[in-house]
Amino acid sequence: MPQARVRLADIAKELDVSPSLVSKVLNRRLGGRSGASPTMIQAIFDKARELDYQAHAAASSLSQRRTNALAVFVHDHGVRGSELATAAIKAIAGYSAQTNQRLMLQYYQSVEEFDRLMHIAHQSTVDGLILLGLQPTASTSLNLIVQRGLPVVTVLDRSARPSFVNIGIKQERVTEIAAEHLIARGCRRLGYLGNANPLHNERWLGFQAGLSRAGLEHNPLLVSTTRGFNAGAAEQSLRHWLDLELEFDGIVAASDQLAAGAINALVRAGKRVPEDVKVIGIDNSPFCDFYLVPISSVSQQMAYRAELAFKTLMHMIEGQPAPSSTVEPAIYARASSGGPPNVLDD
Amino acid sequence: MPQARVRLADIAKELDVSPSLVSKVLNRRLGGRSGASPTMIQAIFDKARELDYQAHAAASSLSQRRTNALAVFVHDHGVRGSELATAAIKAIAGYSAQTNQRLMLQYYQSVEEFDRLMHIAHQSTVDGLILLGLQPTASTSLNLIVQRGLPVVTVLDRSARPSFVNIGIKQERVTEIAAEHLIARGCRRLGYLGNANPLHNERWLGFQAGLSRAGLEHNPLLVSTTRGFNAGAAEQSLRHWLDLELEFDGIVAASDQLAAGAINALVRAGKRVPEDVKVIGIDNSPFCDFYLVPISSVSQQMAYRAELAFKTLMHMIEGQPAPSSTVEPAIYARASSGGPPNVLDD
DNA sequence: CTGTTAGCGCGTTCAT
DNA sequence: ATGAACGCGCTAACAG
Repeated sequence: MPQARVRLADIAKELDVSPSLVSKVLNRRLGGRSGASPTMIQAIFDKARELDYQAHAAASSLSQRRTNALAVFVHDHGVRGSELATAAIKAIAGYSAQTNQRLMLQYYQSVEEFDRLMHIAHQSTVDGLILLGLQPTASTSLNLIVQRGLPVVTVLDRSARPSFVNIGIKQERVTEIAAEHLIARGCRRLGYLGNANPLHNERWLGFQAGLSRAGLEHNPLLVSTTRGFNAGAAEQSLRHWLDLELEFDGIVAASDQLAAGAINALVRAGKRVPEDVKVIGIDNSPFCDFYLVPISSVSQQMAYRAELAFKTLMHMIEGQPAPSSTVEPAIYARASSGGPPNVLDD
Repeated sequence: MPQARVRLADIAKELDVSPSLVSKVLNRRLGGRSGASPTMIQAIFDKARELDYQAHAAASSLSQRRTNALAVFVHDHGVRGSELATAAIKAIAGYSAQTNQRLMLQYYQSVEEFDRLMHIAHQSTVDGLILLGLQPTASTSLNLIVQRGLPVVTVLDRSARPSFVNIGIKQERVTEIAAEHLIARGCRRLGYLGNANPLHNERWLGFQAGLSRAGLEHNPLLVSTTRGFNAGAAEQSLRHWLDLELEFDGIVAASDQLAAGAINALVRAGKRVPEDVKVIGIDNSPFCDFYLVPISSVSQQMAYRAELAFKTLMHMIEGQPAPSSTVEPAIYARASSGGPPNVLDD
């Protein structure tokens, strides 16, 4: 049989005090002119625990003018297998538990879906919004929401609008770091596997920057012309390079799947990874750990950025100042570039 | 500047009717002795849209005695890369949006964490609970929750207790289907890669069942003795089999990662997959699509089961009968077992 | 067909 | 140090 819910009033009655006192004690609102005797405080806490009291979320929300719920909208468009969003969501879920916030988790794919979600993200429903995406989703409805006064933190490469609070990352840095890593491991002739979408440009620039920093130049023939981020595209490019008998000793791939495709083609052609060619990907996907040759990868730090986004949002909700920030990508070195740092690096 | 929230009363005042009428119309509670003129109904809907009215979730909850929130507790212990939980969560998130339910998403790893979460899953906080896991988590705190009257649906292999509503799957069937698939594709000497945890037993029995159905027997030497579900363990076993020059033409692996490890070892040894040896894994992980040889796999149907769990839970919450069910695993045939059905099968 | 009344359970005054 | 009274915004029950 469904047991009756334990209300604040129940524990007040048991202790023969008023509900408001219990409320104050349980919510630690005893500053100023309010107070309670230490014995009373103890008794209240004990009784609450004994009865397994749990505040009725809706009632608290109603009187506190806080919904204690956050919207989390996720752009579900990462490369399959990268699971970028999963790590981020786990991080957010963890913190939301600690701070007793409920989540409105939604995935969207198109701008239309996004706009529909935005329409839902009302202050009567949530206290704030975390927007996880890959591209700077510059939707007008997002702008409306922000203007309406709802605290919003985005986790995009860079702010969709200057005034938006964002936890960003520089895509140029991602490939720059990747190139520098391979160069540090002795590579001199680097190939690049990317594609032609907007992300590509920044990453491509970063790759070039990494090379020129080391006084190297890229070979225009060692740049994939294929489209798409999937392994097949990379295999095709690699076969092409091998057919032309181009010389290269390292590959920066714009995704782990491309890196995997490159490794597939190299292994099939009898090349050794990392001895003959070193490979590095992007996203630090789960499968990097156990691929044929474990794949070195640059992480976009989604989990950390999500964590930061959560904390930033909570600050905003509490009216504290909360700046945007930019996170540095991190290298996870595995066998495909010669193994973890302790094996090869200084 | 934060705009004032639009309340029910605002739209009532504008239309010069009572709030309760607006409430009834907007919530489509017009059956029985309640009613409203078609013009009024239209006017109310129009005005609501015009003012961008959104019900205050907490207030509705409070008076309706429904929190409109669901707890989703996820056992985060799948094999890395399989992302079993992700698919399930996406499915649940989708439905929760449609039905306007908020989520309390939590991941747990240990029984202690689980018990702590259970303590949170109060009817004052959520209307019901979906529990996603792999092992039949028979926790006493779960039992308490169920007895307390909170609707709970589990997504476990099988019910933790007979009375619990569960969306299950037979692990025996998973490997049985896998074995049958390889046999149908011409394999006669099957090896098995698994390990020694509780899951193993059922899967091992299923594998044997699949063989004996076809009149085949297993070679005791072609059974991995390694521990763990990671690729390295599989590579080790394979090397052992190859060293002993055992004859085999198919491998059922108890996870995709084991299948990947097997493929790694086979390729390194110069064997062709699927021509010389066919391989099938379990979980239909994202990386199966683009592995060196794309990996055939048996899906545990987590997304579908989550969907079913959601619908079942909603039924329970609404007081309708909701039975447990068992879902049949599904084969995703890829190159490692000879390609998709249209290529090889009848 | 429409309106009035009375809470839902809590937190927050302000009074004692 | 404690309590009474009020209201958050909505919906349910009943009255007209």
